[in-house]
Amino acid sequence: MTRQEQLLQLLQSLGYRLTPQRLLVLAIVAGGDGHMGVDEIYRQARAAYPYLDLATVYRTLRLFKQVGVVTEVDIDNRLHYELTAPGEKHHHMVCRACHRAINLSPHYLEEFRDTLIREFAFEPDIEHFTVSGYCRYCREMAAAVADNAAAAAEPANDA
Amino acid sequence: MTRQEQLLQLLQSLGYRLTPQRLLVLAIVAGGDGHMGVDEIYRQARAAYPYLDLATVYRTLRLFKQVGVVTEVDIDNRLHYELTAPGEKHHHMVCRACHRAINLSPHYLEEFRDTLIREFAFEPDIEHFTVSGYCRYCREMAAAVADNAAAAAEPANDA
DNA sequence: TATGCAATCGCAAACCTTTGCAATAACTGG
DNA sequence: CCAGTTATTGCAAAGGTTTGCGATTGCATA
Repeated sequence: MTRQEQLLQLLQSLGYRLTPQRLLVLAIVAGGDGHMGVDEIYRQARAAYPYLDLATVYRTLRLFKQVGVVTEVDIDNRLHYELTAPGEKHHHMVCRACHRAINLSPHYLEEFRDTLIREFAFEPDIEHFTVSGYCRYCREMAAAVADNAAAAAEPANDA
Repeated sequence: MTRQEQLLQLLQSLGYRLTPQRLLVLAIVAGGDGHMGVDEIYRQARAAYPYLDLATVYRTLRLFKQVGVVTEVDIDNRLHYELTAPGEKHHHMVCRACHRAINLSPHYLEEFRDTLIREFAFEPDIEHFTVSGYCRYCREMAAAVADNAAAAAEPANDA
């Protein structure tokens, strides 16, 4: 049984219906490499099934996310989705400059999570999580542009 | 000199113009208690100055945020703003159930931040930061409801 | 296989937010 | 105090995303 079939069974076992639209969207997200924008998913889906509506794509992806089939990533104010790899969950660091998304192991958030629960009885909902910031490469580029004017910048020594 | 006047001078010193619209929006945010939704800010502003446009409110708030005058909080997919207290910066925990926002000291994020920089050379941009989750009270309420089995089933929300 | 109900769909309109553009107004320097 | 420069405004339209609703469809039952 393929992974897609597994996921479809999961949906069905939760009482959701298996519609052609859902099969299609799942196949496309599964076939894509990494995060796909909604527009790209929609375009590919429409090529195969022209009657499909954008709203259905959004609803389907929201359902998939809720069930844990896909992971939602907000990149530059646009939603992107990728298939959730079982047992390989990860968070994302998204660069504000180049918009690249870098994976981040859940390990790095567990401590933070535990602290919030312990100290505030607040249970953070971080099945998935995105941090914005500036990645290594964009920072290096910016630093090169700024040149050594201010000095004091400690040069990174690892590759 | 009042705090508002200080902030206006800050804007001016950065080369921004002091327009009646900006004064008005600042006064309203400063006068509000805690986070205010854009719609509420707009409504109050309009009462005083009916020609004001919503786009101007958005632009003004974005500017204020960029300059550090206000803090932006995303509550249930709507933007909210509060005056940034100098030297009292804090993050927010927003409850998915009751939508209350609880303050969180920056201290709790510093370690996380340091780790990302050290291990990934990724500089997280967390001047302000929001975690979603479930607050103490909503968790207790949910627990109480669960205890009473499904006796008094009162659906609060759904997808 | 036929039937019925609820989940899901497509469509259109709404939602909140951002943007392009010409007109206006705040600041500068004379 | 006036005119020039440029930031900022109001307006309208677009952006991506969500929602209401009647029509359709999947699925369970018989």
